[in-house]
Amino acid sequence: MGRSPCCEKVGLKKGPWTPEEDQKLLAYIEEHGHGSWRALPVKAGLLRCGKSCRLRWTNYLRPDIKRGKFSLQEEQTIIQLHALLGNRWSAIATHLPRRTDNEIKNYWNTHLKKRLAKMGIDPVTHKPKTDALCLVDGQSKNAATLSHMAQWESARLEAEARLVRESKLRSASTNHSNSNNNKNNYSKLLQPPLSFSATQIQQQQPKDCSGLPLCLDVLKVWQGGWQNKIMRCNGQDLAMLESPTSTLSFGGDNNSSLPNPAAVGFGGENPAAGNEFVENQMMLGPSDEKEEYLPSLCDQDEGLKCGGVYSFLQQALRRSSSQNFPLTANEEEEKEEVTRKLAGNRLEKVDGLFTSLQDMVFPADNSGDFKAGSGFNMEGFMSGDLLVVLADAHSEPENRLQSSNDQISGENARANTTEEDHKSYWNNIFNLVNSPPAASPIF
DNA sequence: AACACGCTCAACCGCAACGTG
DNA sequence: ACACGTTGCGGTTGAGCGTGT
Repeated sequence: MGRSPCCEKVGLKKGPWTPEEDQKLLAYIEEHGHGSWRALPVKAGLLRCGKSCRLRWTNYLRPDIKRGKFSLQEEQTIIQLHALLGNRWSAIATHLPRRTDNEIKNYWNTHLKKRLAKMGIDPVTHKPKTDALCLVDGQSKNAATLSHMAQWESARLEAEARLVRESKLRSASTNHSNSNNNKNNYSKLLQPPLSFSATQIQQQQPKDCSGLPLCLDVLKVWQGGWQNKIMRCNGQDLAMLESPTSTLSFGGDNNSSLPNPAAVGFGGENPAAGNEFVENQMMLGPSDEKEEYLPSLCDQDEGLKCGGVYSFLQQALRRSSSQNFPLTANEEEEKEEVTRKLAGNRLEKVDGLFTSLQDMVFPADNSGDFKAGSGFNMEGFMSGDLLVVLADAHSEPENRLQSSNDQISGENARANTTEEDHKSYWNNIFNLVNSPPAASPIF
């Protein structure tokens, strides 16, 4: 394969560009477009190779480039996307409008990577280093916790990214499909994160997928707990890594007859959905669709994917079972509230899946009497969210939406805060992964 | 003032993917 | 299917600059 000659081979100039060269390149492209980069230098009167011209244009001269300090939001975006995508700078750059991949790469290498390393987090794996700061501080437990958190966070980001990507892909197709197709599409969204093997998934495959909304909400609960713990491990230094609680619940789209998760939070095809988080903390769509499509989740091998979500959750729960974080006074109050509710009659009505979840939460004592500190440590939960789970688990499908809305507007102030976090986080994720790539060069 | 060192980031290099005939 | 040219991408380099001694 022929390689285009390097600059030195044909006597072309290398190194920093002069203002005159910039002006020539700019003027030419503004008038003619870049066309063939290889041919451009001669036409523009530049003693540069086409590659050099292209780089100068894309990384510096393009009028839509934003220069200067990265905002905190941009930093968070880069870190999150790097956790998702690794060193795929161009992919990351498509979600940071007006920033070039080169600039992001440089910023990562010179700032963010070092900052993460200082915090004891491996910038490659995004996992805490076991011998890093936390250990130095004598907080080995927190270091281990961070490691688990990072594993979860990594897997979660991966799963979320896929969900969003696939939702986006299906969003277009579902606009032209019937509801049966949408059921299948929806089921396909429920693939487990790549981090979990098929064997793992099969081992945990639930018999009854009717509790899937519960699974998804518990994921949200779990994430909520973790985020707080991340914050606590290393104080303010870790704040930049915080992402508000994730929820894999899907809201129905009021403007669609389909229980289509792809409609959640996406701009583009559905202006009504825009970038707003759908309030309903339920995956169910309009009530006449619920019963029809939920069973399809268990059809054929789609149940496996349902099980993947379940396995994902279970692993996370188990991983954290040994963690022990101090609770805030507010959390202590909530914990007591949850304890009281869990110990009550409500557990009697749970379906098979929730029973399984109960086994995870109370592995040692399955009597139904909750004992704080037995087995799974409830301190990882934000109990306000757990209440949502319980409410949804015990509600009839047509009532679940209401129960969630009640929760959102209910007496628990922190639950409201959490919901706000959910909105913000999902808006961010949807915006990030789903937004059209940053404006391309104008030519 | 002079030097060493570290940091930043524009620019380069080389590979891979893509497009075309 | 293949060869070849073009473009995109990610890793790396090194000039310029700031800071510390």
